[in-house]
Amino acid sequence: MSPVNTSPAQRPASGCTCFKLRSLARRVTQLYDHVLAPSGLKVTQYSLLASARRREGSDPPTVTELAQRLFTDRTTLTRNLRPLVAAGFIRIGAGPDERSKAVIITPKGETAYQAARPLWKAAQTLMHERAGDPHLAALHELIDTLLPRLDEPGATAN
Amino acid sequence: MSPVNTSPAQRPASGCTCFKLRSLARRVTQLYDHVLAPSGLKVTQYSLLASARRREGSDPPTVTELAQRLFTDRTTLTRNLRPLVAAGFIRIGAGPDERSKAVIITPKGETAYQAARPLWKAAQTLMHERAGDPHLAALHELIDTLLPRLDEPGATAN
DNA sequence: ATTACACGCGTGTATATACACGAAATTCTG
DNA sequence: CAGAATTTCGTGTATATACACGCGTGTAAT
Repeated sequence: MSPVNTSPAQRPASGCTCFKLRSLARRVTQLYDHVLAPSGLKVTQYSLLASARRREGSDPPTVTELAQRLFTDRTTLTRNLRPLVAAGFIRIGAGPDERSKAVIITPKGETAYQAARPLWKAAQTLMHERAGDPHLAALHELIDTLLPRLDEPGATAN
Repeated sequence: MSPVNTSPAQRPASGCTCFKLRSLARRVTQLYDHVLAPSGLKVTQYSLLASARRREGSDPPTVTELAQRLFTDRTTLTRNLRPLVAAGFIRIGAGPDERSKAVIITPKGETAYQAARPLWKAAQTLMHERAGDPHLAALHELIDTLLPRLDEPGATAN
């Protein structure tokens, strides 16, 4: 029947890493989005709010800064900001520069964030239950280790 | 040596699991897409072709079957098929039913797949180099373990 | 047979994602 | 200081993703 080898880790890792990772990310995203649904926020939007909220110094982050924090393309952030700006949760203000723009969370946005926070925690808890403590911890460790290693675009091999 | 585990797993896993997972998935997707670029295929499309190619029995998969294999929403698959059908890589044929539809890879699609395959392998290798063998193996194991556990939609807790 | 339910599929709508490109501002150089 | 290079940003374009909804087909119940 299924040769589901229960051994720890020796096979040369079967299948496409990217495909598997994307599959998992989709499922997990669904889980979070479902739990967050009552708040009207998607997990992406919640993360964006949470990240914009947190100011490093005294100034709100610029678009590029925030994009780096979120590990996304700058232009992706620009689009992702749209629904939040439309909802009045985010305001685009003047940056330290004439070319830079500041991403500012509004009081309304802060309220929405606070309202969504318990739901996010519930999602985290559910994820925790589903995955189990050791696996979840291992996943976090792994991500923290791997993300920095993929920084360089790494084009046509070396 | 590899400081693989400065400590196995004790911190309560800081940060949003979903956010981190999505971040990693984005980076890895970029890596694969860059390497696959000369083939004109994105990793998503490559995976779709690869999955459509592989027939379980003697018949090509239906839309729903293929969607399940790919862990995606059925309607997502419908959209994802579009560029491939437009490119002549995939053909939508009659299914076993009047309502079902078969997803069939064309000779042209098979050629494109074969051409892209070495690039995909190069991406896998690059990923392997970047991640390191043990981490990559651990990642695969983890995904294989976690994906089935998230099957149930898992709405508002339990 | 007729009605009711279940199944398979696509579309409308909305968001997420990134690359190529170009505009505007700032800084660097000669 | 004038021109070049750099920085910061948005748009055009294309794909990926999923939920709500509706249409047509198959199947079960009366």
